[in-house]
Amino acid sequence: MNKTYDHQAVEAKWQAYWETHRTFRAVEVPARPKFYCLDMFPYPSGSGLHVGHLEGYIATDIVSRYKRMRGFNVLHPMGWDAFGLPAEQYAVKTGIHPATTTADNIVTFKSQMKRAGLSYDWDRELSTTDPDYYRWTQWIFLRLFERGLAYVAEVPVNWCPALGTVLANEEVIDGKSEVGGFEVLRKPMRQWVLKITAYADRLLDDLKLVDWPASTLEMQKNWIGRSVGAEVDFPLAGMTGNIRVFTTRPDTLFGATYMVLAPEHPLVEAVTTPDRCAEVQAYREATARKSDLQRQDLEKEKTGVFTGGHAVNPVNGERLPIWIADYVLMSYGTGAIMAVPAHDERDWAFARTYRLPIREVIAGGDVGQAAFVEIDRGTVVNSTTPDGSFTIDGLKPADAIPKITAWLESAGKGRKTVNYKLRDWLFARQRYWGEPFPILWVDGAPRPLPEEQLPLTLPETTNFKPSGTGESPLANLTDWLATTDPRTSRPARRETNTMPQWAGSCWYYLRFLDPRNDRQLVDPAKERYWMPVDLYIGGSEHAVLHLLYARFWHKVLYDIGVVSTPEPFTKLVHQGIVLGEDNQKMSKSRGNVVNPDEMIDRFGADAVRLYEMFMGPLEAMKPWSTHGVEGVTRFLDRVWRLIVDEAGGLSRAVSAASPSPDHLRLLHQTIKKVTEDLDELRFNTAIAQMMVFTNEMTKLNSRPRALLEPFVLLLSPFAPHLCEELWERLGKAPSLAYEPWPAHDPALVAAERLTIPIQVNGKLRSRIEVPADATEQQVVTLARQDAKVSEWLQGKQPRKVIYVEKKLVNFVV
RNA sequence: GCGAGAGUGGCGGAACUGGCAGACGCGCGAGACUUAGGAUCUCGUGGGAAACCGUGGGGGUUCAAGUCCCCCCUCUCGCACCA
Repeated sequence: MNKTYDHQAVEAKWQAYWETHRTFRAVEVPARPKFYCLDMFPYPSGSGLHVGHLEGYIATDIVSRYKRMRGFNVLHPMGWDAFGLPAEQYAVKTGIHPATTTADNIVTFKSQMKRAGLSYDWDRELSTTDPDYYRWTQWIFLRLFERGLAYVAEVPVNWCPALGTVLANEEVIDGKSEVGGFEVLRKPMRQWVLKITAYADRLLDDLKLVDWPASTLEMQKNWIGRSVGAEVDFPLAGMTGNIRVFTTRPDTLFGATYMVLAPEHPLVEAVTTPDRCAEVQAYREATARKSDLQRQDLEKEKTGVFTGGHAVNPVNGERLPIWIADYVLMSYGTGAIMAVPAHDERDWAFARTYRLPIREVIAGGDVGQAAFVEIDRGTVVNSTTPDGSFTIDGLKPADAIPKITAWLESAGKGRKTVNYKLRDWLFARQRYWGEPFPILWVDGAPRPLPEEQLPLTLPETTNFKPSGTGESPLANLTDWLATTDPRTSRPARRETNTMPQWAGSCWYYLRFLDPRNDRQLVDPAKERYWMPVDLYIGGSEHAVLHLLYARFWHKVLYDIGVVSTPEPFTKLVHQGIVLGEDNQKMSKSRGNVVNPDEMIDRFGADAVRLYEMFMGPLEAMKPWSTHGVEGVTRFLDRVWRLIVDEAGGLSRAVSAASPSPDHLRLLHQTIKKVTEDLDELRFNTAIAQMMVFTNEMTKLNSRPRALLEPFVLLLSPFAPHLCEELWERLGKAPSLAYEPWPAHDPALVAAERLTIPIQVNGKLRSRIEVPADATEQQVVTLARQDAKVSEWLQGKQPRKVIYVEKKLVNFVV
């Protein structure tokens, strides 16, 4: 390695410079255009930062540095999503307070980030575990509570005896806990739940307002799962009452041949006849014992039992047998369906198994072979009421749906309904290391804590073990637990649940705008200046939950006037996963984990930054290659030697001479390419262009400053330490962080001579050089005169000549 | 199964609205300078002896297809009985 460039010394020097000069501090300047560039803040784990985290952080850092040079007032903050289970589990094992573990981990993370040269405004650093921060998390919760968006419910939850806590659905994978892989059981428990479903339509509609990856938009849409259909009431036969079903296919109502209730449906007992009772009871018990995983196993045969009861089809008066089956879920729609086996795959499979009738009401398929489910094809048949007063026969299913829905509504038999897959958000954890709820229980009812009493801080303790009853460790702290209601002075018990980790990450991007404000969550003027986030980069694992929850809170804050934009994150990008050198997912067990500290020690932060961006497109999954880091290290060394000689002084090749037109053109092409690529986050191709430029400069004995100086600026967002050093050695005042970004001159980008490929019958046969302003006729004439071309033409007159301006000539013979 | 995205040299990857496929880097080969080279520099590097052939496979449109259309295969991600 070249001895003259000492990355250790240079990087330490400039990191110290930036720190003492607070180079990257952001201050509101109303007249200046702003750019809010945000990373998804990390959970500070014990294992430190890995190269995958860094990829996203480097990308936002390059953009931030670039935007500063483009004259934007850039806000680029970092903080810590520091509540969470790992620190608590560690505390249970060791007795070390989670706050201690967290503080230690934050020190590690922060020093790693500084070593990578990330240009954060550390004055705005925050942690979700800081009472001055979670005071406002609690404040937001009180607003949710006031508006009826936070309520208490007995919910069957995922109780994990081994962890002594309840897990959210997203923390349970294949029936085991995500952390630790322990068994998870269903158990009803009193829970706080947030009414995110009240915002389902807005969360769906406002996806139109954001510039996000198509896959993420798609996932959010699917997660919300809006589906428009109809609720229809089927009167019970021989008793009073209805079975209400939800269907998206009311056009197939005449094809219903049986009904199915979810096994947990409250009407099951009422409709079951005495002779079927034993069998029904057995099936219900078997279902209850099944895990969700077993119930969702699609491969298995559908099962169910007949209840003996019947319902009446409201459109034709037919008696339909009522079954129970676990393919109908209590948690969706009404927990009951009308089964139309001819036009629904699940009903078709079930009807086959139990030999139930299959009646075609949409002609166009062969319902003996498979369910015919299309709505754009086919014709409705056999769908006229017995008295002939209403029919949808002859219509396309898509046209029949609104017609029959309107008719049901007018006849009082049903109504148009919208259903969502989205469930309300289970917002309580039985843990210590989370935000306490600002809630008191007085006479069995929840009361909000007065705002002046915020923050309600976590009580100190040394015992982090779960209470064992399902309540959090807070339930053991009786001194803290028992209090009095400040309004009525009656005895009160504090809420023992804490908030889930998502809570703090739902609004942290707002606190960065005004992190030390002790009167407000955020100053409205600051909020209006900085919001929305212009670029948000983070992993696609947060494509649904974090981003949906944050959008939900943001909309609530919008409704109460705390924020001024309907959506928080304008543009979102997910960095791809960095695989190990063996093309496998990095994991300790495979031994292919790349340690960023080690890489920075060996090659320097600039080389690691540049390599991570050079690997390939930001969003793509791609393997690490240490050889690749060596390659970019060579590039940086070459850049260094353009300007610095072997002895460490300014190279004598650096000159005040005017650049040649060719070199000036290359510079302007490079400015154009790097600028455009940065605007589109195409870092890899920007770096390639700078390599081309450097390779040309290396060849020169005299290297004009007019070429080198703009180039150092172009490279500086990628390799800031090296470029700051070179900038200083070129005799410029530090720092270059706010130097104006070079602009390209379009007149200088264009070449005065062009190489035009000449094809004969579409195959490349020759190339000719022409002046850039040559006319079509001149080019074609020159092409025809070319020796190789005339050989291929053999004097024949081309049947056709294709000329593409400045691009190519093709002779068709 | 459904939805989304992707298949280009030995490898990572370039290629704007159809217009020179393989930029740039790795690796590999040759040479130079060197006591030495895992340093540096220069040159070469898709396949084939060649005509030619080459962007997952097969058709098609076009003067011209990695790019557009149809069919198929493979991989990645997400959802998974949502009525």
